[in-house]
Order: sequence, then C-alpha cells, then structure tokens
Amino acid sequence: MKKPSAEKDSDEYRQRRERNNLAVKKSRMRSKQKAQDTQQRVNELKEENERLEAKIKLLSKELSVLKDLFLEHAHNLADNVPPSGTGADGASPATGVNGHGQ
Amino acid sequence: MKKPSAEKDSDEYRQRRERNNLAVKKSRMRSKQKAQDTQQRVNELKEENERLEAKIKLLSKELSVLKDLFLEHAHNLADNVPPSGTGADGASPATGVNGHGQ
DNA sequence: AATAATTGCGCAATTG
DNA sequence: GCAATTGCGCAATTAT
Repeated sequence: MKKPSAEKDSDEYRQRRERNNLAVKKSRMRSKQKAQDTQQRVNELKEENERLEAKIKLLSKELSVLKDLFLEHAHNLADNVPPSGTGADGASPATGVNGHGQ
Repeated sequence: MKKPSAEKDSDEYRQRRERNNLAVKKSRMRSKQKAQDTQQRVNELKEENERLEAKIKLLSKELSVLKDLFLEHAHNLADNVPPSGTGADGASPATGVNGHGQ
C-alpha cells in the first residue's frame, strides 16, 4: 500500500504536492499569526480594563466626596446653621437626611 | 537517503515512533486547547470591558448631576437667594440649570 | 472540475 | 534516556 507508483510518480503529481506544501505552510503561518494576535488582544484588553477600573475608582471617589458635602450641608440645615453671617431667620423644618445609596 | 534500513527497521524503533506519535498528538491537543482558552479569555475581557464602560457612564452621569446641583446652589448664594422650602427629597433636580456635560 | 485552504497524521530533529 | 515541541511533507477533506 505504498503508492500506485505508476500514474503519479512524477510530473504533475510532484507539482501538486509542491503547491500543497506551500499552501500548508502558508495556512499554518496564518494560523500562528492569528494566535499571536489573539494573545496580543488579550493583553490590550487587560490594559484597557485596568484603565477603566482606575477611572471607576476615581469617579467613585469624586462621587463620595460630593455626597459627603451634601450630607454635611443637610446636617447644617438640620442643625439650623445658616450658610453665612446673614441674619435671615432660619425657620427651616429639618428634613430627613437621605442615606447613602447603592 | 531513504532509511538506514538496518538497525532501526523494526523493534524498539517502532516503539519509539509510536510513543513520539502519541506525544505529538498530546502536545498538539494542548496547543489547540490553549488557543481556544485564549480566545475565550478575549470574549470574557470584552464583556468585562463593556460592563466597566457602562458603569463609568453611570457614574459620570451621577457626578454631573451632583455638580450641577452645586453650581445651582452657588448661583443661588451669589444671587442672594436664601434657602427656601427644603423639600423632603433630594433626588430630583427638577429646577434650574440643566444640560452641563462632561 | 480545478485549485487553494484546512486538518489529522507520522517522521525526524531538537529541546528540556 | 525520554517526553515535549517544532518544522516539514503526505493525503484526505473542505471551501472557493
């Protein structure tokens, strides 16, 4: 079961083989390249992820600061503390301080 | 240059071959598996990314709302508008300046 | 029908 | 010495 040595021993057989070998090489190159690209993609996405997480952390921080300011303000109102030296009478019925969210 | 038919025509040669073939198969399986895993990783990271972006969008929105509130407050002070009836709620910027971005 | 691409498989060389 | 990895070619199958 080696080869029907006849027919395709040389000639256009060899030629087909050669072409195929070439195609094979090409195909495998692509395949490898793709794998590398995918790996690369992973790295990029990881970086992107870290950036986003950092941004989230930052925004969260900012938010919490602002919210705290609001709370403080609310407390001041509740404690009947006027914003400035203005002697406007402060008859502000204290309202509930909304809690933190989320 | 076919084969040094002597020595290694059968026997332990065949055995070595067999083992190697096995090893080759194994190795290639792993390789493929790894590639798939990497691809999978990409997908996961993409999802994660979208989640993070969404979160960022949300936080940004919240922040801009709060900031607008502050601005409004500041303007009120500047315009000497004393704190009027304090609503019991604090989550509806239904008044004043709208549409600041970023 | 013809050609290119992809895939499983085995060999041999190399590496660890 | 041995398993793992790698480049290479063959042949079957699939896609164009």
